[in-house]
Amino acid sequence: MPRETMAAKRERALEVARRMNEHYPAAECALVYGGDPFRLTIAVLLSAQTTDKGVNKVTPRLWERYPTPADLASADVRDVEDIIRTIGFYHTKAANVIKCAQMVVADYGGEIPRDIDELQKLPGVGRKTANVVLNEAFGIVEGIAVDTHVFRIAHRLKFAGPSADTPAKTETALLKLYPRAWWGPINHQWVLFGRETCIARNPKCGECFLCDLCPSCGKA
DNA sequence: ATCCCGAGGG
DNA sequence: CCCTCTGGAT
Repeated sequence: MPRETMAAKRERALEVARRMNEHYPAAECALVYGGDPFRLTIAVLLSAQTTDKGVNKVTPRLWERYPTPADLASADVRDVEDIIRTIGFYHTKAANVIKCAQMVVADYGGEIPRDIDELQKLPGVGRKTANVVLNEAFGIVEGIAVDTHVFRIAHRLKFAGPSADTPAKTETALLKLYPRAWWGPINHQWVLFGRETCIARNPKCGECFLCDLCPSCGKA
């Protein structure tokens, strides 16, 4: 196979993006947070390593029992643990959720900061979670949140080469490949795609809508 | 039974 | 780089 030119790669990348749009039209956040940035932050934090479904099962009771950041800031850890017990990492997350509420109240006047560095000062909020919150709650697109889904997909599509062996290098490759207008949709859609089709092991190439565009397609 | 794979800490 | 925290998916 001849080496793909940059122009050809860019065209392939844009076709990938178009098909993602068709497949995940106007992707809305699956988490239940009532449009409240604080609740969104907590919900995204809780959703790490678990399903949105599992998170949506516990957050309504959390909002009911602790309606405001101030309420959550003074919560008993054991009460919060009881509420979120059915999701992964609940012990760590219960402590983080309360600390987040305390910091939001004490340092940010009860409002989630609209700044990626400030967001990442909240316990349990890393770069990925911060990007999701900025994008979802405020429509701010700082970059592309490279979690393991995006990392895996970028490498399978050969949009990131073997030397792009870190999330940061992979993000750089994607930012160069895609115009800024696509960054937000990528943040949204690739995670869905990575969860249901381009899964880590035994990817479902047989039912994949990108197979003809993918150098790694197994056509299984 | 093993892998998943975000954040934080060593 | 290494490891831990957990329920869920496979």
